[in-house]
Amino acid sequence: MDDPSEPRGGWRTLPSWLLTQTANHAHRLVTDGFSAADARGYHYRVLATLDEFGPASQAALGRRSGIHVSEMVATINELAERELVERAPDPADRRRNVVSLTTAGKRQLRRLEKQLAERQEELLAPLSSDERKRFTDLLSKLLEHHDRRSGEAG
Amino acid sequence: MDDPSEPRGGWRTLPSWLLTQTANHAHRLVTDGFSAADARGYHYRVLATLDEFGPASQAALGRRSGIHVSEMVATINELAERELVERAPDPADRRRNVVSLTTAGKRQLRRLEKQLAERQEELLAPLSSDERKRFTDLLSKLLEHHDRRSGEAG
DNA sequence: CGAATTTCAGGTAGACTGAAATCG
DNA sequence: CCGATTTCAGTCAACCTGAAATTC
Repeated sequence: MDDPSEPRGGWRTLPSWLLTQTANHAHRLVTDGFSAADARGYHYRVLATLDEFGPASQAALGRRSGIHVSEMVATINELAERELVERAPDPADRRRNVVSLTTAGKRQLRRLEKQLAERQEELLAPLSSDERKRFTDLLSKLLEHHDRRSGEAG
Repeated sequence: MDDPSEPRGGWRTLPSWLLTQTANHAHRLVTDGFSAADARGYHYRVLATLDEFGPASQAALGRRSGIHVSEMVATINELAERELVERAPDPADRRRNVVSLTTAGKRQLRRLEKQLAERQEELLAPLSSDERKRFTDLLSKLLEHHDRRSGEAG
């Protein structure tokens, strides 16, 4: 008993624990920022995707933003309610809606981007700029690896 | 327009995005491991906490494991159903239950620890051992910082 | 016909709030 | 009376499954 090969402190030092808990803090930070602007994560992702790629069907938006199609309905509803987005039937394909950014939507996107930038600062506060670079590099490496794995097998 | 100071690729390179997405993959990995053993994260955390600190009230368990008290009820119910844990009234303080590990509970804990170790490997697969150390060091630094912040202000 | 699109109904784990009842 | 404990009844964002109806 008290085998030193089973380190005390246990689960609190596991990489998966450190990662998910730190991510919880990060999520709380950006979520608070978003909700201060009457938004949530999905709103930002859709607005940013529309800004980057232009008007698109809900299915295309889902693919580009990584949001499940069935989530897009409510998300677009919420954005359209706030008049940040317009949803119009596609004359060329009557299955589709064409979703596009309004000027209010662009304004909101800028607001959210500003919020986000501040929250990144808060998140990374204890790290030097060298450490920040190493941190994001490592995360990118991991994320790419696992995105590949789940992308191809699915 | 096309201002290079607003980097294209946008939100997909934000630290908070990289962090939460990578954490999603990690969470999926360990969750799959747990569910293969008919468990979930809270089960493991309670079993490990009992193993580390010995029998305790539900409130103490909640404090030590970071699980909200109101979540402990269902968690202990589920563990007791599986006879991994015993819940007995505390004769010294009739508000309390004393929760303790059964031998089956210890066995289950070992199983979950084994699962966890495998999943850490899967999670960190693309990183060298140097990178793994740097990664966990950076995460620890961030987590400690933010745990402090939310701990004291709460 | 098969495939794509929108929509709705539902479930999950994790984290959280609030309030009641009991007891120290 | 205050505070701790257990319990129950909810909420929430994110992610996911499945199935229906419409249209290509």
